[in-house]
Amino acid sequence: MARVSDEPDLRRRLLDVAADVLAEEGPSALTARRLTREAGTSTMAVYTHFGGMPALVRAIVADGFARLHARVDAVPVTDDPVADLAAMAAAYRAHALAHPHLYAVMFGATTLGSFRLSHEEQQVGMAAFDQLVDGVRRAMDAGVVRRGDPASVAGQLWTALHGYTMLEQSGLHRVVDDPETGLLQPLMANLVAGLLVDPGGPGAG
Amino acid sequence: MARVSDEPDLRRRLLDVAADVLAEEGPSALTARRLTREAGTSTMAVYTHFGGMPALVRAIVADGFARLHARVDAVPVTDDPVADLAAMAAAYRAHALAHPHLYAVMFGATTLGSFRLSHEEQQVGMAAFDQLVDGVRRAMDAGVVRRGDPASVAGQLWTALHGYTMLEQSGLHRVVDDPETGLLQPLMANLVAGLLVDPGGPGAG
DNA sequence: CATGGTGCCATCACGGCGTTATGGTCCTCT
DNA sequence: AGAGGACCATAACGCCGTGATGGCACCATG
Repeated sequence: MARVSDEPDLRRRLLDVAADVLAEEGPSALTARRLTREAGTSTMAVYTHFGGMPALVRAIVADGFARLHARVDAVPVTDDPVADLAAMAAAYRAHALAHPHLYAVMFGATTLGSFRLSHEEQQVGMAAFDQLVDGVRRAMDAGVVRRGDPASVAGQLWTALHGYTMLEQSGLHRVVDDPETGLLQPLMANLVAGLLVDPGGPGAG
Repeated sequence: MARVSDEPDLRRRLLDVAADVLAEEGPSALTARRLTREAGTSTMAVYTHFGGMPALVRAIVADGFARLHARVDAVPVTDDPVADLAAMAAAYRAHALAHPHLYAVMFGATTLGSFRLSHEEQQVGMAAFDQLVDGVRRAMDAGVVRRGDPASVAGQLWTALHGYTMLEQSGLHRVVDDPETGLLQPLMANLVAGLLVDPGGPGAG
């Protein structure tokens, strides 16, 4: 089969096709044969450009982290640190809801089964986390959150946020989530409230 | 090939083999050929007893929920409701750490990719959640947690616990978790603290 | 301009996967 | 004893990821 065009960046096109297929049909459709057929080439392109399917998926995950970072980074900084934290959490959740399969692969394929992110790729993922750390630091500087280790507090917030996101995508949150009041907002609010009281308490790190 | 024995309960043996293989080699080793070879039969046994691989995995997941329920149910009830909640959280996390692949399949395979639990199986999973609701109710009765909807509060606790468990198994918690102080204990403590203050506040449901 | 080398991809083959159709065996119930 | 059905072994189909092989286009070098 002749090439679809003289498009030079086949690697980029494969990643775009993979992102589309993942978003529309889920991880099970992420096969070398499917992607290369869609891109008008043969399976060998996966190996010349990535080295195999796991490496291609890893590239997809790295892209996902980069976009998540950009999404959270776009949240403006105001003079209300708590509102900023809430806005960052909302942006995070919105990204996960907009790309559910991608989020599942990002935090599911990372797990024991298939592969592990390289150190550099983990750094990219954690850049988004650093944004949250900065937000917590601003809240501490403003006295809205008890002073302590911002990384620990940010880790707690992220943990709760990630847990809610995972449950929401599993569909299990419907069992425990009150659709009237919601669960995420009280969860974050109570966590922030717990971070305020009892100065020198257990939580601020 | 002759049968390994006249063992009648081949279905049970397949489930046991599947649990072993899952625990030792992860979800990617959960193949019909592998399991039936290990059990000394042919792939047809999967179809006569389960109807297919997705149904077999579903049975594994249902078993996992039942065992998780039993594990949390074994936590004794004392006169310290907060300590009971902490003990339940510890038991939950211990189960997840003892069976990491199983936990991943329980909350990962449930997701968009492959299948969905039946309503009845969801009920089994949620029985463990009801235990947590009871624990929260006792804490409310004792005045240790501000009175409100126990299910909402239990949902918040479970969400945080699940988020920590997932991150711990992904290995990403190493990036944000302080090995000296830990992350889960302050997270739960701050959440409980936030549930105490500001009567009539946002969180108690 | 000729030539050699190199990067890239098409084709094909291999083993493994889930699933299905078919046929045989044994158990049970009448 | 005979009929019926549950159960499983075998073989096949179409997928999958991956590796070997070969051809093609391009480019630097003489």
